[in-house]
Amino acid sequence: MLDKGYEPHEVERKWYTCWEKQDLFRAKDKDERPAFSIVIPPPNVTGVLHMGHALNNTMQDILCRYKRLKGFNVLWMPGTDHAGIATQNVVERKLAQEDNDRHQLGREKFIEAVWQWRSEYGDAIINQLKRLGASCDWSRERFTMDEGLSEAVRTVFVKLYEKGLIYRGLYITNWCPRCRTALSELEVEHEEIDGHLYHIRYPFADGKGELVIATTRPETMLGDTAVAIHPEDERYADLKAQSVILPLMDRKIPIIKDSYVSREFGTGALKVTPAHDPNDFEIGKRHKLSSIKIINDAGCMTPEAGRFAKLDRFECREQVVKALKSGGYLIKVTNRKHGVGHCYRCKSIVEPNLSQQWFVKAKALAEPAIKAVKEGKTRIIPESWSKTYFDWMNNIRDWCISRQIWWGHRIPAWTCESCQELTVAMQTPSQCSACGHKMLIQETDVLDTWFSSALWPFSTMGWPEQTELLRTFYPTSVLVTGFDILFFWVARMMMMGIHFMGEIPFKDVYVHALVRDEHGHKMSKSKGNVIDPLDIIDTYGTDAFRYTLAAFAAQGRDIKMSKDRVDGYRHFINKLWNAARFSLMHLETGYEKIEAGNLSLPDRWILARLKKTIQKVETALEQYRFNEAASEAYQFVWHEFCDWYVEAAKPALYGKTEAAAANAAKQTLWTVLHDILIMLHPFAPFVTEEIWDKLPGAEGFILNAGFPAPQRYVDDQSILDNAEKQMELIMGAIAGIRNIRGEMNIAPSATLEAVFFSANSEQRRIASDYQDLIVNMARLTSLTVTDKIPASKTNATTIVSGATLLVELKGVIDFQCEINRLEKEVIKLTKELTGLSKKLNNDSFLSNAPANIVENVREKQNKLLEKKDKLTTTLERVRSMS
RNA sequence: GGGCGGAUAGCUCAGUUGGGAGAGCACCGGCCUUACAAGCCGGGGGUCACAGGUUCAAGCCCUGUUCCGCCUACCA
Repeated sequence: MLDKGYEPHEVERKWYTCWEKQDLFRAKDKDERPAFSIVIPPPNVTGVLHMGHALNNTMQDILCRYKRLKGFNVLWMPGTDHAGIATQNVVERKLAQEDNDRHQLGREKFIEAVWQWRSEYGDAIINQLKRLGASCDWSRERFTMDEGLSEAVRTVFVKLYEKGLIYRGLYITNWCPRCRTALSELEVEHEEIDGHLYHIRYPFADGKGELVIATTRPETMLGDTAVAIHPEDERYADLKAQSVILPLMDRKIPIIKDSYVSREFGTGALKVTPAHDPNDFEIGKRHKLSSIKIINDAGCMTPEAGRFAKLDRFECREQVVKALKSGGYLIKVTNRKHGVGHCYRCKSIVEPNLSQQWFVKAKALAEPAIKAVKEGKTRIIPESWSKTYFDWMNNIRDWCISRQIWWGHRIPAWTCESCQELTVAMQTPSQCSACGHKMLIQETDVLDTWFSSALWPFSTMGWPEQTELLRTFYPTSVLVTGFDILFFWVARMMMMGIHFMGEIPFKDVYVHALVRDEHGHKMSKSKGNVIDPLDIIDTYGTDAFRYTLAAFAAQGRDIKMSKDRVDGYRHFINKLWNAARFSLMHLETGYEKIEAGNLSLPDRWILARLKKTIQKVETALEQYRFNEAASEAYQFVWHEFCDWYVEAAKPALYGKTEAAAANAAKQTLWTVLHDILIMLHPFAPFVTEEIWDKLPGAEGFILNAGFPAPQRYVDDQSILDNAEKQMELIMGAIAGIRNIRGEMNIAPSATLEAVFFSANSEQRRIASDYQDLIVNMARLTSLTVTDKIPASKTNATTIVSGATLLVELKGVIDFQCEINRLEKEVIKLTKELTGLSKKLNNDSFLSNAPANIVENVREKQNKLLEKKDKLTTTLERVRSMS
């Protein structure tokens, strides 16, 4: 017998170990079964499992387990990415604790230290995914720095370079002074900050008058090489002066005219700092201005900043403002909100910085990627995200791929010391391709981590080799991901996949929402509102957690997570456990065969409901409607199977009926439980495997059990046809009696007699066939079925499907209470009826609405009228007696 | 500035060809009924944000408004 309550921890450990040992997650390189594949969004190797991972991977696991049950050859490709900046930061912090740093160590030793770190801590997140139940094919786990994937990276780089799609150049990029590297525009998080707008006087060089400029970053003025005004600005039409004197630096700089300048902003005069602002850089190029770099890579002022040299950039701002003030140059300071970029890794304020970087020309690659989605070769789900995808792709900018760090794929480019020629090659070249000189220096930069992640769907499958795996599983079936990396990753995989494989990387992209805290705020360490998924798993069990995630994962809406919510689904898992516990007490063997002739109404009913539920769950999962699948299953298991079927089957199971009926009940119970377990397995893998293990006649692992086919229960499906309608009558009768009990405050222990009165012989037949069922479930002493209205006056009445149920309340009836109860019901009916007759009295409704709708309304009206009629009569009778 | 999403029961949310307003939790009342008190039975509760429009019919379609999120953008 099962324990009284479900205890997840030991069960989870046991089964995961077992699944892995039995190698059940392994995909076949080639197989007759249809292929289904997902590549995992590789978590950072430094990562720890957070709610986003938990949701993302739960969904993937649900799909993978479901597809395995459906008979697919499933590949869920796992792995991690090397997270260049993040990992380097982590290892550098560790070194700092040892009073060391990477420069002391040197590049080679540092890389060794990172690998060392990876071998010690790098599989933390993988182990956490296993606790979540993830059924990845771990035998194929990949890492973006693996030799194979590194070769893919080099191949892609060289090919793109040869095609002219990668170039190197001196540009303004986003620079993180803390990480000391360039970032792509995506790696910059913009945040509105309360800043100031400084209005500064720039005197004309000839001493007569001045221009006033406004800036939020006064320290950059030290690098100004011009002041710009709009060519058609009338205020400056008569301007004679050619140049101004840059305050504090006493440098003469020209006044130039450029239509970029907005006439509406401030005085219409713009200071130009080509080395520290992307727009100014463009202006500088147009006007051939010189660039003066006044902030270095560490965020400190260079010697070009004169007396401000060596100051930190923030300190410098204060000093510059002070100096401007005392020099009489500062006119005013106003408050101003403005967007400031922060490094997405370390949150430092980024500095636009002039430097030599490598770029991917994105436009050409983006075009086919746009087309693929437009033509529906790749579907983005929910569809609304495709707009975001198109917007970004259509306005795509070149992608800065070089990073000035050490941990990552080193750019395979060499510069000749003699002729400066650049050689890009797969292997270290022995000599310069131009002059043959042997002194070549390799580029020190590494590639953006996303560059290697962009190849993930094919590099993990062995590309550039043409492997069997690629033939079987590329394009992958679906990519499951959060919208936060739609640009970073999805878009780039699309570009790279199409370019190098000649085919889209995935047929579907399912974009899911974010997990937030219970108040709808983004979880973050600084807010202290982070809920650790492993905490939840420890407290409530993995299955409860997964079910919660699935149940709340409605498309397009963020999930608010709290422990209380998981608790609700823990109850559900426990309910399932106890339903199984009960069932197993009565099942001695497997019951593959159902003898249809012996099935009772509840048997037939639950089988009909099971069939429908399984179909609904299937349909929902095929459409990525996880919440719908989860709640359909939940509703069925708890409120149909447990609440009704199990209760209804008890007399048979306890041997109070003839053997044939008892056996039919057991066959049904076994079948329904069997299929429930399979149906729930994708959502709750552990508890279902555990119960499966204990279920007589259940073979092997549930993981491979095969999804129930809709036709499997009975040969003659028509046996199930009327079951639902007939059962409604029985359930309605029971509910009606229970309602009388509840409403009239009759103790559950009080014994009651009831009469089922109907003019319809079919109804009387069903009622008398299942008399015992009604007696049992409504806790009656007896039920009389009759076609004559009984004479007793001391009863409470309810109407169900046109039949009248009278509950004998001799001595206990409270007439006023019964009047209230009936009145309430009549009022409700009257309300509904006015709505209906309004429709039916409307000629345009009758002539315009489809016939079946009109018929439905009419039918309903008749039913309600009849019911109201009967209740009114009853009400009058009770009134006359009180 | 541009774009997207949201507003439905006290709370969190479902509601896909426009025709029945629903679930879970919370709440109220009653139950240790031999699978489950992590449970069972019964009950109350909604002008579907606001204003118009289309339609025989609108939570759902259209227009506008308000409030709240998020993404995106080089006006210093």
